[in-house]
Amino acid sequence: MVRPTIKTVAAQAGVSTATVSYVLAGRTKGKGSGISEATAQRVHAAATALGYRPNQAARTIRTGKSNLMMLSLTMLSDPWSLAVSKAVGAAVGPAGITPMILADTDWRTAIRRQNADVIFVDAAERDDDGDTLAKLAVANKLVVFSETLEPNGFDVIRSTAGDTFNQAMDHLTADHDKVAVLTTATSVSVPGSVRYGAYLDGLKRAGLEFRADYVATFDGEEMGAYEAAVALLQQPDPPTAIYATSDFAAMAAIHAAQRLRLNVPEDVAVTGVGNTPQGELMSPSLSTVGPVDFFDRLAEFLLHRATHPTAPPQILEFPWQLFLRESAPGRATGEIDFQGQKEDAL
Amino acid sequence: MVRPTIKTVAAQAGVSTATVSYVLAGRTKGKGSGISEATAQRVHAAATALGYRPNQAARTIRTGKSNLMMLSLTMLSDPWSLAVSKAVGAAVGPAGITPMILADTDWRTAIRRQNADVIFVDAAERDDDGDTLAKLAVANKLVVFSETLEPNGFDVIRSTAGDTFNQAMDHLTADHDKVAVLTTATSVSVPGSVRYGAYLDGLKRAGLEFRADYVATFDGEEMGAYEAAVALLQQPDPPTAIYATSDFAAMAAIHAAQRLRLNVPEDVAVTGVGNTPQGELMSPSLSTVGPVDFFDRLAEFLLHRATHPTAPPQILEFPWQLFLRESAPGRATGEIDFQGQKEDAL
DNA sequence: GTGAAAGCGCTAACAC
DNA sequence: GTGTTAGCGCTTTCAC
Repeated sequence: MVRPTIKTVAAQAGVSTATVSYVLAGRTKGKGSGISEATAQRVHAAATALGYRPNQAARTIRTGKSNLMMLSLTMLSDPWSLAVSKAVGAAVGPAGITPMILADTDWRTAIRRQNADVIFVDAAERDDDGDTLAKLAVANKLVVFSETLEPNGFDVIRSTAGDTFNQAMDHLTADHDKVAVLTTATSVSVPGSVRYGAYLDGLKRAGLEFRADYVATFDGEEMGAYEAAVALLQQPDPPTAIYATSDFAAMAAIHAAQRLRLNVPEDVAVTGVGNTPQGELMSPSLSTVGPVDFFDRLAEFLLHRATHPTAPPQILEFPWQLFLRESAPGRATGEIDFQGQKEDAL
Repeated sequence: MVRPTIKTVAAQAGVSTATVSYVLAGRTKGKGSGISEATAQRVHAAATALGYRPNQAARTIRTGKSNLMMLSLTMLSDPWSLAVSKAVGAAVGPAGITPMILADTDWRTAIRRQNADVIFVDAAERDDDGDTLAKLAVANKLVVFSETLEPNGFDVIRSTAGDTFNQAMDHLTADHDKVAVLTTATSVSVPGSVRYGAYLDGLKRAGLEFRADYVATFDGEEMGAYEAAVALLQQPDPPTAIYATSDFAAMAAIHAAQRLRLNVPEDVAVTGVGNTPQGELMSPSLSTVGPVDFFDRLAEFLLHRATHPTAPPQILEFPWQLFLRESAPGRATGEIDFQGQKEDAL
């Protein structure tokens, strides 16, 4: 059974391919091209009878639009990635655009192989990325999430964390002497990590001594963060607070604590980074720093880019806040106890 | 800056488009078409100088191959989905195929809009799916994971659970009177669910009474299973064993138990379904029923389908086993205590 | 060794 | 109102 083309349909309906194209594009009435109701009916009948489905590749080559949105998500198991996927799916589907996820892949080679109307890249901080991206941006609409890159033919989604990392650290050191960090191995080994740097600075500000045994790291693997947190909390003199550099890590830390029969936040307080929806929903809800309304606005922007490809490259900033919730509410009496609803945190 | 085409490259190198195509396809020497080393050099130089990247859509329309593999994954947050993604990514990437995930989307409309060499659909049990799929299979290579459907123009991946659900239930009822079930809302409301049915049968076999308060359900949402498990374990007369109908649910149940300061398996034993890698790695490791070596074999099959599109539709069966690990080791003395290594379980 | 040219399925001027 | 036709970027047969 050979797949029917627009030609087959045209023959079946006794019209030309152009007419079929017009009818199937729904341009029957409005625009100049007037096609009679009768022929439109016949064309539709023929199309469904034959089970015709347009060849997207042919359409793409002609129009230059693929109706495809690519989401390169580096760590798919991270709730952050899941939240992006969910928000984008809800936003762009109705517009006829199909969002597809490139998971844990080398997006550099992948987007060289596949074309899409707009490509979102969730992690690009390496030094050479700026140039690589600029080159790739010649042929693709790129939207890059980056804390350091500047727009250069591509858009940049920038989380302006400001001093919220510091706020989180100060919040923890206000009540705790024993504050540990749970972060990725690379952020420690590669200098210049803002998130890890804020930990070191926070200790200094509070006059606390740096302890190597309070630095827990993990690599990209799923169970790594959990194991690292367990080890951290099982040592002879465990910390009473954990500054995790992602919500994912923070959630792993909370699970680890509960596994060890420690109460959160009584025995150990935990803060995360990202303000993911899951953190808000979990129990205890997660104290975290992050942007407000990030995922929906990101989705909206990606849709905008898909439909307005020629608009000049832009930078979209997301100011961050500290969200104090149950996992680290703050024992100091003067402190306000936020309940995780989107009240305006300070 | 307009994107360079094969024509631009040809002009730059002073050759024809055909020569460029040959060179870039790497068919310089072997096959009949002898192209001198010198021209090949010039072509390559021109291509890189211009930053030429082939237009995949044009290539697809000509060759009929898109080098795209679509994975429709219904519940991306489920570790099962993540395991599929990971295994497939590792297997097909080297073959020049890009795996893309269609997350939580209506794949029926999505695959009508996009073409791919092979499409994997992870959930198709609804009654009408057989026909829908047969129609779609005319133009796409479909690989469907289903416990009920028969191959019909598309391949079927079938988990042959056999009586392993029963084994799991018998294992729990051997040591426990109070066995609860944690499952999706639909499996309870829609009749004919094998997994939920096995729960009811298992109770009957053990002479245990059905209790409505031991049925905990959740919908598709991420936190749902966790909350449901918490509620289940917080009631006045809590169960001492939970038969969860997915590893995802089982892991949520374990986290819930730990949250409530209950020990697993001492206070509450838990079994899952799926034999996901995460279940094996977590602590306590998860007792579960599921297939052996599922993800790698699935990935291998998908790759095979992508490269051998004309092979006749096939059914790929995965016999299941009961894997006894820490979360429900079995207190009966005669029982063997598997350590989660891939020994041959019974 | 290399090039000319046809044509994949589709869209959009433009002609009738 | 509807059809003709050029051409998107690429591969591949066949001729030189």
